[in-house]
Formats: sequence, structure tokens, C-alpha cells
Amino acid sequence: MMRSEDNGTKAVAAGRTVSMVDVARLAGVSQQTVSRVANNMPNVSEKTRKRVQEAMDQLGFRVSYAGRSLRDGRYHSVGFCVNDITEFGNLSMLDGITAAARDRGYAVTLMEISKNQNFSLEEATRAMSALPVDGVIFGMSRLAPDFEEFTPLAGLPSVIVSMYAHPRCTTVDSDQYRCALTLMEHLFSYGHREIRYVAGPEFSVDEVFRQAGWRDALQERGLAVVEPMRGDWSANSGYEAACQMLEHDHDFTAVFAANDQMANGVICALRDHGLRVPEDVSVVGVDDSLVDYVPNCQLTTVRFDMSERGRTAFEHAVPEDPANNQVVAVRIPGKLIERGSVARARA
Amino acid sequence: MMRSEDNGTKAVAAGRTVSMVDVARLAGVSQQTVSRVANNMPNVSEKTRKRVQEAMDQLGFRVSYAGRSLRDGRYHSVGFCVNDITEFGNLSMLDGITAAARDRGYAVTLMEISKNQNFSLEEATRAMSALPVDGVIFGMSRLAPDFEEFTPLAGLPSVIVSMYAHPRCTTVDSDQYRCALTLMEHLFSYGHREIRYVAGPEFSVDEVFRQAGWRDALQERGLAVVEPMRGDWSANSGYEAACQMLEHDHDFTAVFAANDQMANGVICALRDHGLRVPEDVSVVGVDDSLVDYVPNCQLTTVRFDMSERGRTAFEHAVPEDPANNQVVAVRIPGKLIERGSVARARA
DNA sequence: TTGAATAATGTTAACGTACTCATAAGGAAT
DNA sequence: ATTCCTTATGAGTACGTTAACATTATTCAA
Repeated sequence: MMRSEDNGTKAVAAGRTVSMVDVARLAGVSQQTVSRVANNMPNVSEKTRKRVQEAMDQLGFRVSYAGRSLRDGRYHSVGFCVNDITEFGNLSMLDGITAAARDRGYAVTLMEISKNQNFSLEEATRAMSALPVDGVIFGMSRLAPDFEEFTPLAGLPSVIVSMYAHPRCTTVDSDQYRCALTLMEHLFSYGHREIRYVAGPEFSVDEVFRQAGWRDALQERGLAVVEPMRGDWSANSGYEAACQMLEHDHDFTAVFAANDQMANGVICALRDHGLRVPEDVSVVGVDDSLVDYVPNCQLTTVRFDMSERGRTAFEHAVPEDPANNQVVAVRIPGKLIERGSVARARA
Repeated sequence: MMRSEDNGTKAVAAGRTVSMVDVARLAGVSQQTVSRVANNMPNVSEKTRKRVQEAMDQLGFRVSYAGRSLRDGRYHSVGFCVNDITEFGNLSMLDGITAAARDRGYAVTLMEISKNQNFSLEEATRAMSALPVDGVIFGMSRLAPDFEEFTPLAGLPSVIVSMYAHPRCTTVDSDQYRCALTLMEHLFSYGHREIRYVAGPEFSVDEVFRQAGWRDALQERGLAVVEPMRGDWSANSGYEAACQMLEHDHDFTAVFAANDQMANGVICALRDHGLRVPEDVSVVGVDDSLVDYVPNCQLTTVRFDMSERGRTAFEHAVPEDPANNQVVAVRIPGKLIERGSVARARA
């Protein structure tokens, strides 16, 4: 099929998109004037504006993202790089990022790399830098092997979602350590001294910091630290962990599960063993993820404002305020949600 | 700060990115040769390749997405447009899309528009067409007001996630209607005749089709259709619905909840009213979303292969096989997951 | 030693946009 | 009428890339 150049009113040949030059030819103006109309610039007469608008509609013109980006060096999009987008943390993060992006007229470019495996930040950076993004957020539920050596690419503002601070890169995270301390304080205030922990999977950074909070709180008070059972975040694994625990340990008055799903499993296991919650044993979790799934949810937990976490990460990855260009470590505190799963410790 | 042009080894001025020309100057080759190295083309001597590579590393070069896209007219990215990314359907969809995208070396460009409100497809198309995407998937949990009139933009392959077929646009969805029929068949086979439905929110298209399946199945057999209670997808709303139902209706032997979360609420409500599940009342749901949240999950449900749905949508939005350019309506069947919440109907 | 074939490298053009600057047209003030 | 300003429009350019084509260097056989 030949391109028809003879007549401006003819449709443009297949395979090429409609450019401003095509519109200009049809409207009988310069390409620059089309640009002005497309961007709602002033200094275009009404008559001309209308004519150009009609030509645009007739040809189905839309500005080329590539052309515009090449011209002004920015993409108006933020990158989000994750192992696995279905993980609770990444997902809730995504929600906040997209909300912040929408408010600023940005899109979100998402990339999932190497599911079920750690990724190196270097590899991730290389992949992301080939994408149309002005800044990047790395959502890392696992610790990157090259975390310490990593240096962000010049010209590509980067934010790592991580509890570990980084000397050369801004980090943002919900405060996984402090949330554990908060829960422990809460349990202490109800007289609990024998508090067990049900751990999440080893590879998870969140798990590491939640456990550290539990451990430090006990040790600071000189209380017994019983090595925890480990689950995989699922309710079933929490159930199993509690059952195993009960085989040889009946001294505890409270259980701190590393997330709500496992906490729910713990509660069910305790009840199946004839123990009442909270009268006999108190249980707490983290995330506040149960309410939509379990009716009349009674679990005391910590909720993180995910929207805020996403917004914060966004604002540092694509700073509007130049002050946000500096390397900082932002830790966003969670909020204790008191429900009915904590009572005074039995004597 | 002035740009320093005098010496190829000097770093490039701030504000400009490092281009192939910069690399070429430093390596003492043509810009085209840099391009060849960057793209791993053959016909470059080892010596040259190495020299160019070093220059690239030294300057921190990375190919410009804008330049490349402008040049070859494609973005290698697929757009995903949703009301609210946190909705179960959109989320599970996203998982499949990102997986498919990764396999083909594509990124996913996500855009959330007008949370909590219907969006018109025209508006959505306009927004998406300004983004770096080769094709678009519209994830619509609500029906667009201009669904019928809509015509996809030429040159922007579009896929709507919808149970309603469209004359000019490919639609892909899990078969929400058939899943209901499947569940009803299952209940019928266990001797159930009085089957109630707990509905999801009115605005949801999924709800409409699931309810239609329930209704048609009953009517086809001439069985009683008791107008359903309506929930909002949450477990609590399912609990409430079941409680209200039990105030004036004790004739049913089975409850079909529009999703698993509500089904869980229904089960709890029944038990709180002294009814056994499944001995007295059978309960089924849809989505298979409970397993991670509830230990020892016994709910019989229908599971959709979300990954497949995402893959299918992706393949039609960014067709590799030209045969997929045609307008089709793909409905992906769910799979019955039999657990312990269905038993023979009591006499 | 020449010629032909092959490999390596360079040159040019085009993709679509928006900035800068130049020009033209229209009024208003002198 | 001339000057000066304002407003509308156009011309030229640069952004970074790759395909197509053109050129030069190298190898090998006759």
C-alpha cells in the first residue's frame, strides 16, 4: 500500500501514526500552531483553534508520548519494581503509589522481576532504567544481595522500600520494628510476661524486624525468650505453629503472630485445644488484613497507613519539592487497633 | 554551570542525559557503532566492542526509552486502566498481566482513574492513549455508561474485561455466569432445591452475572426464587445478610454467597444461630480467596485461573499472533473446588 | 598481484514534539 | 503617516535512536 501524499485530506497511510504535521497540512497551518492547540497554549485565535481541532478529530490525532518525552526529557511516570506484586506489602504499596501518581498526573510503570527469588538491585536498576520512568521505587520484601554496595543511577532518583537504612539511597517503610514494640507494650500493660512469637518466613525483611522488636522488648525487661515457631504467613501455618507450640509449652499467656492471617490460625488452634481467647490466652497480629474476610473480627493488631507509605515513596522518587532530593530514611509508624483479643494475663 | 565540549572524557553537563553521541565521542567511534554495541548486534570487532563498553560504563550510559520508542514506533508496554486497583478482580488480573508481560519483555503501565466512580470508556481511552502503551486493557468492575457506543481507537488495540460482549472490542473475563451454574448444578446434585443467594453490591458486573446464573438455574427447574439479601462483598455484610434472612426464612437448605468473604460471614451466622454447616445448611462461594486467611478452610467454591485471564487479555491487547487481532469474546471457565461445606440436603 | 567476497565501520535520514526566535498583521498612541 | 506595542503565526532546531545504505579494511583464492 502506497502512502498518499498528494492530498492533505486523505487519511494517513497504515503503519504510521497521525502526527502534528499531518494535522497541520489538513488545517492549513504550521505544525507549531497544532502544537499550541494540543497544549492549550494562549495566543491562538479562536478561528484557528477551531479549525485545528476539527482536523485533529477528523484524523484521530493524539500526541505522541515518545515525541513529547524525547523533546522535554521527562516521562511523567514513576517505576515500581517488585519480586511479586501479589504480596501483601507490595500490593498495599501499589495502592498508595497509584493514588499519589494520579494526583500529580503521573502514570505508574510496573515491573515484576524474578518471582520467588531475590533480585539484585543492580539488575533491577538496569531493567527499570530502560523504562519510561522519571524515578523508581523498589519494593523489596527480601533483602537484595547487593544492598550495601548499591549506588543509585545518576539521574534516576531511587527509593527502596526497606527497613534497612541505606547510605546513598532514600529508604521508606512502615516501621516494622516499632509496631512490634507497640504491641509488646500493649501486652505488657495487660500484665503479660510470657509472650510467644509465631514467625513469618525467613527470607522476609518484615519478619526480621518484627521478630527483633519482640525479642528486644522481652530482653529489655529480662523476660524469657522462647525460640519461635515459624510459619509462611498463611492461616494454616499459624494453626500448625500453635499446635506444635502447645505440645510442650503451656506457660505462655499471650501470642504475638507476625501477621494477622497467622494470628487467625493461632486463635483457631487455641480454641480447638480448649483454650479461650482472650480469657486464657491473648493474641495479637500485624497488618489489619482480616476485616474483609472474617466476620466480627476481634483481633487486636497494628494497621499501617499504606496510602501514606505509597505517597511518601512517590514523593521521594519523583520529588516535587527539591528538598526531597536528599537521602533520608522515612519510617512510618503504625497504629494500634484495639479489638477484643487481648485481656489481662491470667495469674 | 557551562557545558564542557572541549574534552570527550569530561562528564556530560547536568540536565542532559548521556547519549550515544557522548559515548561515541569518548570511544572514538561513530554513534551507530555505539548503537550496535548497545543492542548486541553482530559485526562489531571485539576490540571495538570492549572500548565502547568501557566508555558506556564510564559515562553511565543507558539507552533512551523515548529515542528508541520514537524511532521504532513501539513502546513494549501494555496499559492497564482500572477504577480501583485494590479490588479483588483487578488485582488478580494484574498478577496475570504482569506475568505475561514479563515473559514477553513488556512492562505494565498502570492508571487508576476516578476511584469509586464509573468511568466512561471514552475518557479512559483518552487518558491511556497519552501513555507509552502499545495496547490497553480496561479493567471494569462497573459497567461503563458509554459501553455500547464505544469504539476502540485506531492503532490502539483494546481489551475490555467484561462479561458483556462488545461488537467492536475484544472482551475477556472469567465466566461469572457459568460459575454460578456450576455451583448450582453441584448443589442440585446433592438434592438441594431451596437455595438462597446473598448478593454482592449492585454496581458490580460480576454480581449481576452471578445472580443471573443462580436465578436462571432455579427457574429452569421451576424452583422458588426468593429475592436475595444484598451485601458489599465483606464478611460482615454476609453475616448480616444471613441474620436477616433467618428472621423470616427457615426453609432453605443451601446458601450461595456471591463471594467467599460473604460466604464466610454466612457460615458464621448460621453457626451462631445453632445451625450446622454443612449438615443443616450447605454453603458455597466464589473466588477461592479464603485459604490464606482462614485455617482449615472448608468452603466449597469456584476458583478462576487469574493468571490465565491476565495472559489472555495481554495476548489480545498486544497480539503476538496476528490472528488475535480480531474482535472476540473470551470467557474463561472457573473450576469447582469441592471442600466440606456442601452435604446432602436434609429432608 | 589482483579481484572478489566478507567483515567492520561510518553517513544520512526519519521518527514527533516543543522551545526559541523571527516575522507578519493589526491597533493605538504620537 | 510614523512609531511602537501586542497578538498571531511560522521557520528552524534539537532531543536520541535505528534502519538503510555507503564506504573502508581485511581475507583469501586465483
